[in-house]
Amino acid sequence: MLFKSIGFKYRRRCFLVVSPSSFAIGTFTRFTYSDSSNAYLFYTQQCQFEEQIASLIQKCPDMRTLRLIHARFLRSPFNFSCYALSKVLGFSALSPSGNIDYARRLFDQIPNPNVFAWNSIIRGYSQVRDTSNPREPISIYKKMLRLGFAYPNSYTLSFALKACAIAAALIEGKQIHGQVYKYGLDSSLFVQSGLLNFYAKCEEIEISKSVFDEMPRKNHVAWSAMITGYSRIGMVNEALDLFREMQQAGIVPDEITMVSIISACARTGALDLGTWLHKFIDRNNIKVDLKLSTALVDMYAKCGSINKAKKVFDEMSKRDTMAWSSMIAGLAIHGLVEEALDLYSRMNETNVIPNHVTFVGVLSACALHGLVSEGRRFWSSMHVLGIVPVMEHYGCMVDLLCRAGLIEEAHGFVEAMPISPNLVVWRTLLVGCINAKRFDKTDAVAAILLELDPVNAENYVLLSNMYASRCQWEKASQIRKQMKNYKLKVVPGLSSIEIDGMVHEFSVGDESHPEMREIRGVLKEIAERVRLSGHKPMTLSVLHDVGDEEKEIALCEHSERLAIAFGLLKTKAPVVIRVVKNLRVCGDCHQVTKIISQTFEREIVVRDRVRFHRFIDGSCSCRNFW
DNA sequence: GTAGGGTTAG
Repeated sequence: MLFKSIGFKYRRRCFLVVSPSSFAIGTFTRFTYSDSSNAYLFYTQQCQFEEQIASLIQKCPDMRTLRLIHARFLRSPFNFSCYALSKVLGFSALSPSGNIDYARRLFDQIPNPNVFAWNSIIRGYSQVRDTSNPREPISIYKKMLRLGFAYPNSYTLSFALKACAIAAALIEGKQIHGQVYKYGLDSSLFVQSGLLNFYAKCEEIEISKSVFDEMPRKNHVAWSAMITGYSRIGMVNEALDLFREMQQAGIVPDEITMVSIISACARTGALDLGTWLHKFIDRNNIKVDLKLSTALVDMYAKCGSINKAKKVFDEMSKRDTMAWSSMIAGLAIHGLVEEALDLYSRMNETNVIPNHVTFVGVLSACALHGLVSEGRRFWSSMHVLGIVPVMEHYGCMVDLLCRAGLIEEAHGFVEAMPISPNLVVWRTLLVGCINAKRFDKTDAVAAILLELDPVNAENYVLLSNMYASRCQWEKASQIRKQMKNYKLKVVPGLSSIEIDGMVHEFSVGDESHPEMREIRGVLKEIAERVRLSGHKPMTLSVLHDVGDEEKEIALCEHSERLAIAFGLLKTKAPVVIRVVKNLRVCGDCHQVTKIISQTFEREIVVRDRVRFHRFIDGSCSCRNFW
């Protein structure tokens, strides 16, 4: 047979050789892939032709080749077929080298998409992470139901639930929960775990747990999803209990379960448990993949053991963007900003492309250490790299400018944002104004905060504290009254400490701890030693309209002091006392902890909401900048 | 012919 090469060469990957009578039955097209292997497309009968299309797509390396295959297919003499087309659609919607827009155009041309096509496009849109519209897959699912040509199956519902989980679309997800019964798919393990994951992501943890409890068979996916659900909202002891229960139930955890539980340790600062889990991984030969190593780096860094984090990182044979990003962020919260920025340069040298998460780490490193010009430099290099800033980046920049006292610029920056600033950004600006004593701006920003969310407890606490710190007691109490009217609950300051694998949590005025009497004894001892050191309590940190003496008592019972006292009670030097707090450390507690580290000769590490404070012999690693 | 669970500003 004579062939005429049309000399087509697609980026050295794919030659296309077409015979002169290419569309007649019995002729063929040859594809040569990048590994020099050949594939042939024979024009025989439609069903065989479709099979061939399917196997070609299985090997397809990129969109360019896919377009080529698609073009061949369209120009073939065969009928329009949903099967082959949904293969093409599947690749462009789902493959890492696919293209969701191409998939969408293709999908829109299918007159009667079958359930596979619907599933591909729904799942494809859920995989697109940086989309401007996370609800797109949900609307496609709704359209599928509306048109009624294809019925959803268990795959459809799993994918739709995943989309609802990503978009935190509670109402739509609940509707799908109803449809699960309507279509008789409630016995599918995939649908069940999809539901449980969806409720967990929407922070409806109780519903999530009831779905979990009702599952007749629970596999390791269900356990992991439930553990992650608890961990994400800070119910870490529940997450840890579940991990123990899982083992009792004889379910073998895999690397994903380990990521879930280790990230729970990272959140709560449970170093001992995290270390134990690391050994557990080795003992049970659990595969340590890139993500698990990254979770370990993150855990060691967030639990205060930066050297172990470095060790895990150094021993990694392969590092992706997230691994580098975690290490950079870890160094930054430990005050090792030079090392963090050096590591960023090293990352660039190794040709790993930084992403938006990397820049969250780098920018927050600059903000935490007051490096304004470096921060600005990273901000512009981010744009050069084509990374579109998201809310977190704006948050970092506002924080950076505010900490440097550049309030005007920070304010201008917020007002010029192309996306509308969220509560966190406005609160960062407000805190910046308060710290810089720019009270001319605070009222306007406060008004915006209240307008944006009139029922947000955190806003009210911030405002009430702001007025109290300026001794504007009337305004402060007005805010408190408003809070009561709305029945808003204050987020209490919580500090936790891990002793013998148990996480103990303390809050102001909480008497429920069984060893409270002994803790009081230690607190008394602390107060005495602090008094002898000549420290004057900074009563401004207690912002209630009460007498100084009461303020002093309230200060002594800040949650971190209770946790530190408990640590002194239960451990002996040289064990480091490690405390994790959900809010920022107040000025007085910071000073007092320094004194404790000196007079009790103990190293104390406090992780607050944003960074670590390592207190040794009367001084702190943050150099009083926080 | 297709699945489900894994980190990120204040």
